[in-house]
This record gives sequence, structure tokens and C-alpha cells, in this order.
Amino acid sequence: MDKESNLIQLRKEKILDLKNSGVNLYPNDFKPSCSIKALKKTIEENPETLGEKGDEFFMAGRMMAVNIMGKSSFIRFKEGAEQLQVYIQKNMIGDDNYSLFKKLDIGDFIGVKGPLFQTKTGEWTLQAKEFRLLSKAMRSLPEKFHGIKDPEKRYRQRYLDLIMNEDTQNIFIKRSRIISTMRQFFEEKGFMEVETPMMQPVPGGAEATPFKTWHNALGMELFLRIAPELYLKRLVVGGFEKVFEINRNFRNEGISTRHNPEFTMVEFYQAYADYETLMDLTEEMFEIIVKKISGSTTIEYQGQSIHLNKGWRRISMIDSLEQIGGVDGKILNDPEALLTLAQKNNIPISKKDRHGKVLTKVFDALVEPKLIQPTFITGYPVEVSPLSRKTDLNPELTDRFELFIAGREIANGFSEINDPEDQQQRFLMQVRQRDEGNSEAHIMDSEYVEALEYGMPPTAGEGIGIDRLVMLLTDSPSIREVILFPHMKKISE
RNA sequence: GGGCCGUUAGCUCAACCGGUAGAGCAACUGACUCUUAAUCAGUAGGUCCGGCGUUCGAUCCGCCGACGGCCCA
Repeated sequence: MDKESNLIQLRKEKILDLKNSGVNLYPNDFKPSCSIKALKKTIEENPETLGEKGDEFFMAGRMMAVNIMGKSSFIRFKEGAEQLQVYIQKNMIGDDNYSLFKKLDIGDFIGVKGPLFQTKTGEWTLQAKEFRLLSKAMRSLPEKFHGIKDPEKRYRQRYLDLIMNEDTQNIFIKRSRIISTMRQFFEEKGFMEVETPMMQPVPGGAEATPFKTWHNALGMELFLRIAPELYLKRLVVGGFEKVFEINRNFRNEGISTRHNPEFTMVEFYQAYADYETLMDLTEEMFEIIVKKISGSTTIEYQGQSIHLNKGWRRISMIDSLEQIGGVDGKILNDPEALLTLAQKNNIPISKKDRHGKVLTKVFDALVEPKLIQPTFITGYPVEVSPLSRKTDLNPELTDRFELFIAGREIANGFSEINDPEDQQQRFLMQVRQRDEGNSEAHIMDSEYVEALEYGMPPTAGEGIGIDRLVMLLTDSPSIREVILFPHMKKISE
């Protein structure tokens, strides 16, 4: 990877010395009694069983700090927020073991056995009676106080970030808990978890540029999915009336603080539900998750207080343009006046864009950034909603919502089209857009339409961006902070 | 894709107007049996992101490129 520094040279010589003196640098027969966390719990609950004559424990870990004071030393293990200090004395472990210990480095894994005692400051500390090397490190860790800060290094070598930065660990622990809480929520509501193809012959379910790949044996082009939507609805046709899938989607687009080429979404579908059912469900789910993760329904995100307790604002796109975007209501029905407004605000409009698309673009520019508190925007134009059911009283609009928090889209849900002829027409409208140069417009998926022709119950479905949700609940300014290995350019040479 | 900023020791960061690079921690040698950013004494460590140019002389100025961060589309 990089040139060998003097530090590594020295380390290699040391390792060779240890090997030559018969030390097994990588044994695998040491079994700790318990984790540090469990040990700390024991200390808290049963301090009377400890002390010099009390229970002895086998403990293992990476040495994160070493203080050698001649014939006695302190070392420190870290395990997330938990730490364990170990006291090693020459006359306890013997001359040979002690001189071996002195040759070891911060970053090495060691195992110790002994009872606990309290130092003069009261810290419970393991008194090592036995000591073993468990795994030798060849490279030295970053500096203990400042740790590792360079974002590039943190992302490319995430393991170092995780070793050195407790905050980073906490983000990914929270991420895991958010997903498991969500999974539990769906299961308790009677949803079944499924997995649908990540490689699809016709990429659909969203407006995005897909990644292409090739299957050799089948001799066919495949696409990494941009959404699981059309497969999940086939399952509803098949009789699975409540399904969800938590997995990756891939979009071949720019990278930013809010976009990673692969990102995680949950999509879920419920028969005999409509988009309003899902708004209620979303509020309920978020409240449960937020309480569990943050302990409160109010969170801080980048200096803003966000209140996530149920009863979020629901407002139509048209009303939001007027009330939140400050757009004169008369303009909204006047395509020319709206175009002038868009130009004035430097909103790029294509000549091919129909009125509903222009409205949506103006909304994105003037309203979306102002939606700090959780807000459902409803009544999306039919032109930008090729899979959403038309509103009964106004066929220009759809039974759809998007959820915005902290100025960002977090979720998108709607009552599904189950009229196969309507769906066919919508796809055709998309095909026309594609022909007119919109490379992100939907591709016709005739097999999906055929599935609808067998009959789909009235259904509503929703997708929630997990990465963005995790950003929100971990107060992370960039999506890279919540993805373990965000995509980076390859370093040449 | 565009704009701004950054890249110096293993890590975190300095270096005035262009005059051959410095600290803390880590490392190495030694002292030290209750330290906790241990302490004390000493030592070593650099392709200043890469290339080209300007200059007597470039970490510093200019151009090109790589990678990253932020903002915008």
C-alpha cells in the first residue's frame, strides 16, 4: 500500500526476534470469561465478590494505552464506551513474561487472568497473575489523543476510524439498532420480510440512471436495481398482502453529502391500505424508533431542534407553494407566469416539462429546504408520479405523499395503481418522455403490467431512505458518516 | 460538471515577504512497583501529493494533473 516506513521496519525486526525466541504471535486458544461490558456489570452489581481473594477473570483486548513504570505497568483495553485497566507487575507474572510484555506495542491484543482490585483513585482494575500475547500488530495505531481526523483516511480505512473514534462506533451501533427496531416494527404489524432481485432485466420503480452489468451464461444485459418496487407489488398480486424489504439500491449518479451510489431503503406494501394509512404508520414507526434510539421525540440535527412526536403537518404541494414557498396562488394555475417565476429563481426548466413537472421543480427549490419539521406533502402531479394512483376527484393529481425532515426528502409513499390499463398508459407517457430526451424516465415493464392484469388488491406502498434517517438520528452532516465504506475514487499506482 | 478550500514525520498540526522544515503524541535507548494525555533524561525520523515552469534559489509564485472536503447544478 504505502512505502514501508522506519516504524514498520522496526516492528518487523521486533516480530522476528519474538518469533525466534519461540513466542507464538498468533495463538487461538484463549477464551475470555466475558466481555468488558459484562465485567463492568458484575462490578456494579456484586462488588462484594471482588477484591484480592475474589473471583478471577480471563480478559482479552487490544492494548490501547500502556504506562510502564519500571517493574509495574498499567495497560488499558477499550470496548466501545467501556474501558478496563489492567495492572501488571513483574513479581506477579514473572521475569520472562514481564520482559516479553515490555517488548509489546500499543495495538497488540493480549489476554490476562486475575482478580480485581481498586486503585487509589477507586478504579476497578484487573491484577494480572497471568499474561499472554494473543495477536501482534505490525503497524502502529494513530496517535492516542487526537486520533484520526482526516476524512479521506477515515473512510478508506474505516477500521482505524472505528478503533480510534468512539463517536464513529456509536453511529454504526445506532444504525444497526435503527434497522433492527424497524424490522421488529414491521414484523409486529404482520409484515413479512422478502428479498427481490438486485439484478433486473428492466430497471424500474424510480427515475434514475442504473448501473449496467452482463450475465455471461444467459448472455444478457442486467441492471443493478434502482428500486425493488415493481417486484414487491408482484408479491402483493401473488397474495403476500403485507411485505417489506430492507436492502440496497444502486443509482449511477453524482456523489454528494446526501447521495452514495449504493444506498439502503426500506420499501413496504400493504393491501387494502391507502396513502393516508401509510402516513399514520410512518408517524407511529418514527416515534417508536426515535424514542428507542434517542430517548426522546425531540432531536437535535445540525443545530436545529426537530420534533418527531406524532401529528406531523400534512399539506398539499399547491398549498405549500403558497403558504411556505411564498408563491402567489394565482401563478400556480398559470403555466407562463410559473415559468417566469422559475427563471427568476434560476430553476432549470426544460421546454418539454409539463405544468406538473414545473410545479414540482419550483416546489423542490422554494419549499423543500424550508421543511425542517416533519411534513407530509401530498397531491403530487400525475406527470411526476408514474406509479401512483390518480386522485378520484382530480385526475391531474395522485394519492401520493413525500415526507420531508430537515429540508430533505426522507420517504415517498402512495396508493398504488392497480388498474392495468392506467398503468400501461402511464408507462407510455414515460416512454414518450424518454424519447424526448429524459434518460431517467421509466422504461416500459410489460411483464409488470401483465401481473396487474391478473388483479392486484387496492394497495399502498412506501419507501424510506435508511441512510438519511440514520443521518437524522445521529446528527450526521454527510451520508458518508453513516455508510461504513462510502465509495471513493481508486488511488492510482 | 462548475466554484472555493485542503494535501508537510506513523497521527494531529506549525513554518513571516521565496533563502534548504519544526512541535506534541507515537517510535527508539535508559530510569522508575498505583499510572490514567504518567513523568524524567537522551536519540532518530521528511519524495513538503505528483509533474512542468519562473527564479541564483521553490514547501511557498504560475500552469497542468491526482486525491479529498464543502458549496452549487
